Amino acid sequence: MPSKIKKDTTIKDIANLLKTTPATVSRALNDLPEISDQMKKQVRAAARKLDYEKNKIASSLRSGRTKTIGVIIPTAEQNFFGSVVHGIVDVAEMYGYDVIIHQSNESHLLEKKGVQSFLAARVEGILASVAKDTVDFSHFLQARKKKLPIVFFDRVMEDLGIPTVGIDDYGGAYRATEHLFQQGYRRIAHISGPKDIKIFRERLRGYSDAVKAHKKKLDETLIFQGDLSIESGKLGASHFLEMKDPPDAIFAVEDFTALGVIKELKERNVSVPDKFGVIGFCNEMFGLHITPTLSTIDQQTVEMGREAFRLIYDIIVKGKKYRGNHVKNIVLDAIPIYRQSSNRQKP
Amino acid sequence: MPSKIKKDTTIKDIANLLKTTPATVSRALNDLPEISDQMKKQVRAAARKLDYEKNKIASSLRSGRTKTIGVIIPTAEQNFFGSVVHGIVDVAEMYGYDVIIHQSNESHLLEKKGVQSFLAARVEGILASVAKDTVDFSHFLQARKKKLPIVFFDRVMEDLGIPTVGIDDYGGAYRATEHLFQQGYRRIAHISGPKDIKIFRERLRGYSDAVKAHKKKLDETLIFQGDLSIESGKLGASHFLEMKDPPDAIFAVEDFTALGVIKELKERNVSVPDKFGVIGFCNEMFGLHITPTLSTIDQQTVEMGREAFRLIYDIIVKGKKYRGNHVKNIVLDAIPIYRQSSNRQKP
DNA sequence: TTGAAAGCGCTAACAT
DNA sequence: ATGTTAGCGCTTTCAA
Repeated sequence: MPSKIKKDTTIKDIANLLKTTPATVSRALNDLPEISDQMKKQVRAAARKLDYEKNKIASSLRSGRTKTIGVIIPTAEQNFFGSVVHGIVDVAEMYGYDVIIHQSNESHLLEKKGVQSFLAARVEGILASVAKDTVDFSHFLQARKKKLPIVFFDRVMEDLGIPTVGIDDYGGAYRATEHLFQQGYRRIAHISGPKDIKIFRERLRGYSDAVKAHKKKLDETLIFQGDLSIESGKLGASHFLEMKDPPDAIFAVEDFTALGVIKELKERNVSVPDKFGVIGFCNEMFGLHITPTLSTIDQQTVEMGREAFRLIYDIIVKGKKYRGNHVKNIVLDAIPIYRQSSNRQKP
Repeated sequence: MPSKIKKDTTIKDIANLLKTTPATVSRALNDLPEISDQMKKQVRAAARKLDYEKNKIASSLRSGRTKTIGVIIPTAEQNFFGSVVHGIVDVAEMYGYDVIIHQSNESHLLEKKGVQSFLAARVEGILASVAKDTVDFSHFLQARKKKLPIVFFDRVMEDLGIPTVGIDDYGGAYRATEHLFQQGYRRIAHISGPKDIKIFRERLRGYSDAVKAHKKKLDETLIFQGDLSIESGKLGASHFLEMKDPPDAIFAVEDFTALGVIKELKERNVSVPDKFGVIGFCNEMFGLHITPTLSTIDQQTVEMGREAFRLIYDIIVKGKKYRGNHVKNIVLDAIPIYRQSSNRQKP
């Protein structure tokens, strides 16, 4: 025989126990100033005694505030996004916010569904890193139409008037290239990434400007179009080494590409960093464990998550409208990490 | 002058538009069989027209079902947990569940707070990987007292009567050790992990049994107590190499330890895998990119997440009570990945 | 097949 | 400082 279903304790139960009213109990539990300390103490004691747990659902429905945000990422399996989520959730917890996660798996449809769930759940804001080839942004625009704050991070779309948090790809690339010059390398090549994605164009631009600052002009033959893979690093390195006047260093758009470069150089017995310098971008963990260790540019992933939450919190709480001409775009420093693969200085 | 606040469309608005009642609209939107197809069509059209979005909060309050689960992990920054979360969220999405994430950052207090939030949010179940040194489980027991289903994954606590999802550490370790024997290594050592954590004891046990299956007895001097660090791998390797009768292979409890072993062997010019075999555990990504590539045991992280969700879903929906003597413990296979560091066979 | 009415548990406006 | 009352938007009896 099933036992009677034990229902959750409510503020009404507490009120009955104390011969007072639900309103007073609610105020006491929310620590409103108008309630006497004595009553608060009584209420809290009764709540503990009855094993009371606040019903956030009811509270949200009545107050119109959910203290919840939605986060949509391509996949938590990629370390980059895991780190960002770590930053977001950490700060959200401090502010008493719950975080609902959805993944797009790079699918436009799932991304749309995720935003839909957020609307239904009445989240107070959305943090999103859009799927690779999302070109239709109607789901985000629809959310914005409902006054739901949105912040993009990393995979940033401009021209939508939506605030963003990203890193200084241009500056990072500039400093990476500059660093190679300072280490005494003279002809510095670049293996680039997909041209249609902004962050890779920015890195190319940073490289180009750094080269121009040292040389009269940019040598276009020192730019190899890659696709972010290890393989494209190997291909690029091969290509460059077979030139009549080969470069003596490569700035790779991304760590995996840089890894390919190093692998290829090893196979050809070109010593790194003595004869050839290499630097990547991303600060993937493996860079610390390969031989030689890989110089790279850190993207401050955790901080990106923290900033993303802080920004949306700001928009939610202060009701600021970072739209139109007032859109706030946070740009985090790209931090150089110099390791063996580019360190030519003799002790 | 602030514009009138545009409130969300409700089923009442739809009902008014169609000259029907909220009840009918609700039934139509939820596709209940008693409503005529014609009415459903009308309602859906009106909903679209008015830009209606279901209010999950109100629905949850009334129905008592939230279609939400809570997940608590130490940190999303660690790739392992990111992968598990990926698996959880993916399946949850398929079932129409929202997932709230909290992190403990290995702090017992934050873990407790997380569970508290879950209770307030009235999640229908909790998936948890407990903080390293959580010994007080009262917060979980409290949740269970309220009939809230819980499933532990990876960091499994036994004797609490809570269902678990983990991998076969014993079997994985056994096969890793066995593999080294089959590759022709004769004296196989082990660098272990913290003894008070079950999964590491299980790996030690798997190693021990595999050795016993090949030798008359276990040589205790071939077991070195490590702490999961790269450094302990180096220390262990040094220790073993300086024995008068050194081993010719090491099964390391974890990939970072194995990495330390390989680093130390390189420094001492011991060739891997020719003179010395190494295998780790975890399938960390760097293992694929170091030289030599690292043999290891994969933990099926994504699948672990999927199974964890499926299990809790089962408990929620079917109201099964996997408690007391009926606790279900899912054990996933540990999958060997043989790479260069243990591959001695000549072509 | 649809309507009427009640109420989930809380908070907020208004009253005292 | 506390009580009264109403209602957030939905689902779910019960009735027709």
